[in-house]
Amino acid sequence: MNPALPKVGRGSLERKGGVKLITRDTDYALRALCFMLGRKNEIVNVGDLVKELKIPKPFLRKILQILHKEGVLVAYKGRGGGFLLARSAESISLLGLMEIFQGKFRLNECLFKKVVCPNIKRCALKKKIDKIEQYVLKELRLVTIASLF
Amino acid sequence: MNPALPKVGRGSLERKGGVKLITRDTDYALRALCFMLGRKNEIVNVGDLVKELKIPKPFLRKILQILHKEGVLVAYKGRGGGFLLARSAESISLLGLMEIFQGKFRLNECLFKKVVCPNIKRCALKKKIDKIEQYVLKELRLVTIASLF
DNA sequence: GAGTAATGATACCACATCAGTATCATTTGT
DNA sequence: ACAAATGATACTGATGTGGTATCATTACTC
Repeated sequence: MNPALPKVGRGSLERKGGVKLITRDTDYALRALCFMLGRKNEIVNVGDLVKELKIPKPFLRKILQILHKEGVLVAYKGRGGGFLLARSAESISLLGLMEIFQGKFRLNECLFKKVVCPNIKRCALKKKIDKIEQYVLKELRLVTIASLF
Repeated sequence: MNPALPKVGRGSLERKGGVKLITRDTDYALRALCFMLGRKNEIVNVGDLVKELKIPKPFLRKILQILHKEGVLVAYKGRGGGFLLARSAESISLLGLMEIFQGKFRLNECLFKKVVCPNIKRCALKKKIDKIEQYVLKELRLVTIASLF
């Protein structure tokens, strides 16, 4: 019954990507929108944005199309077309973009959905996580493209 | 040049998983460790934990092996063997577990690594995100298995 | 009306992560 | 010798990430 002691030299060579909150499409969207805010009331097309932001063109196109479908941008087709902000700069937040590109926020969805959480301690945990979540949501809502301009 | 207005009925049917912070292995690890804390100084084996926590046995086994390699648990092989906490309950935090199972924390790694971030506004963004990150890190470090017991 | 320059709509792809499963090897108490 | 535990490793299916590639449609210009 001698304990098998943990190896001391455990370099933790983990090749994980790491915990991240913001994906590239959200990030690109935020930057594109900030740029468009700078060109207020001027139609901007994908080519302009690509020159400025150095984002792969087809990817950025897809992102802008989604922003259009979600009502963040107005789109003009045809020659001389492009995009315009559809809403006020104050109403476009990082949180909103994350919800569009990454889905709803649920930092700690309780893993016992139906089984009824059997562990009292876990609910203490849930309260702590919920508190963190509330803070993060509040702060991310405050990061609007207006606040970054 | 008539604007192609965004469709009004955009139900946003997104089938994304959503933004989450804690993966299952981290969560399972936390629960297993809390349970073992309750059985202080008593060797606990995977079978016991599975009965109590209803986690798939091979998966839980893998998780405990990792916790052992990372120095969180001491392992006893052979008949009557099992695991014991290797460190104080105060030193085992949710943040530590997340780093083991999910990798390092970097909520907003600047996406312009080498290109030199061309956008002043983005750095304003980075400051805001960093502030959030600091708060989250602090809170997650405070969630120890001792604090949940 | 033809050409062209823009977006709209889809489909596809390589790769990584997530959530496990499956096997075989090793150790140890009886 | 046997049984009961962990150790090590490899594999799998589903999903998400970060794009690329095509074809269709619209609209300005000549």
